Amino acid sequence: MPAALMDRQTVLDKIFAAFRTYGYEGTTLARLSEATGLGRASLYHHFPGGKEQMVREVLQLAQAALQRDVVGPLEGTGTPHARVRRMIENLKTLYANGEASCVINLMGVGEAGETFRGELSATTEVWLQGLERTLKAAGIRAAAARKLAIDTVVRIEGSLVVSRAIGDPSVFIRALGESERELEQALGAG
Amino acid sequence: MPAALMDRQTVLDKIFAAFRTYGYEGTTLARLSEATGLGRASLYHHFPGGKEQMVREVLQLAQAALQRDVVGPLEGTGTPHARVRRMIENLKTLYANGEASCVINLMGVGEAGETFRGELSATTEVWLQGLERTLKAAGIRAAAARKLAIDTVVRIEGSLVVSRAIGDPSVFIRALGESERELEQALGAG
DNA sequence: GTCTATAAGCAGATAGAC
DNA sequence: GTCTATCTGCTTATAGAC
Repeated sequence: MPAALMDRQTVLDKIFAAFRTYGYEGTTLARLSEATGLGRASLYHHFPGGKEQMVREVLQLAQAALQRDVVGPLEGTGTPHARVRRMIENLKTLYANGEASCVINLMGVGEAGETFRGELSATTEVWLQGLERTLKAAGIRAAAARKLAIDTVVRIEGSLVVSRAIGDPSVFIRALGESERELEQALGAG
Repeated sequence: MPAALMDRQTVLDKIFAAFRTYGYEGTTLARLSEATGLGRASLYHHFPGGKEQMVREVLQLAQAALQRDVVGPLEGTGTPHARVRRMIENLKTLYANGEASCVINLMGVGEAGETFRGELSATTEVWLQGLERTLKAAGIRAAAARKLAIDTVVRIEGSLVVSRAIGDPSVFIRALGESERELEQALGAG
């Protein structure tokens, strides 16, 4: 039953890509229409709340992806080496080897940042607290776990910004390598 | 001679603040007019190239500020402790204790990022190579100096993103503390 | 050097046909 | 569920008076 030419999830993925490439103000309905292949009016049929609703759903998607693809592998089974490895590989994919930006960064800019304050904070905390939880479960003390979680996210966000600024995604790749070593060691020693 | 109600430098400072708060697309001429107190037409008198010219001048300003307030203190006289201390204090001021964003991050978003690719890369390299130069002058090997320079900028950019995302500027302040220790130790041992 | 007025186009959003 | 057509307001940018 090809009732819908495109699954809602597929449409939302394309919308996600647009917002994290062009930012909130830079993502016009014309661009969203081109990206999804849907007319502007059709977009309003699926998202009556317009861009604002789209971003809220995008941030929900980001939250789910962080839990599933980043925190999940770390909480899974296997040696610390294998679990950290899976997380790092998924981060590489999520951020297109350092060529993509993070929606947490882009949606935090300007008035959008105020509009989506709660969602942005919640999405980031899923990531931070997910890392923190796993580290504590491995025997690391609370303060050290929170610090390592923040350091990890800070390094990823920062390396994406610097990669983009100097046009060199290897900054992101190297940063992932450092977080990999750091987390593996922490989990191994925990 | 109060020929100009406001010095060009003062006007540009307010334009700078607007762009790094709202991003390129979010900074409308209406906002720039409000921020500077100049009518839209007056802005075009001073910047015939419009927003694009303004951003180019803003990035020049950022480049000068990074050299003067960040790299400069490190290259100055005094103990490693004192020089690093001055740099860190200036970074705190430049980023309003973690409440402000970095223009290198915001101007890299979307189409603006392509328009200003060269200027963004040049501005970031002033920072990176300035740190690198000082570290090498202190006896640190080239590869380690470049790595530490990148780590420093990555940590600052990342901590600003995370601070904004969770609404907690202390992430930025703590990150500065870590860079302070790291750089002081590197310069002391160099 | 600043202003008012205005142009031309694009933004987000809606109505209603099919 | 998608479309065409349309509306209103805001966008960048310019012309020309003072």
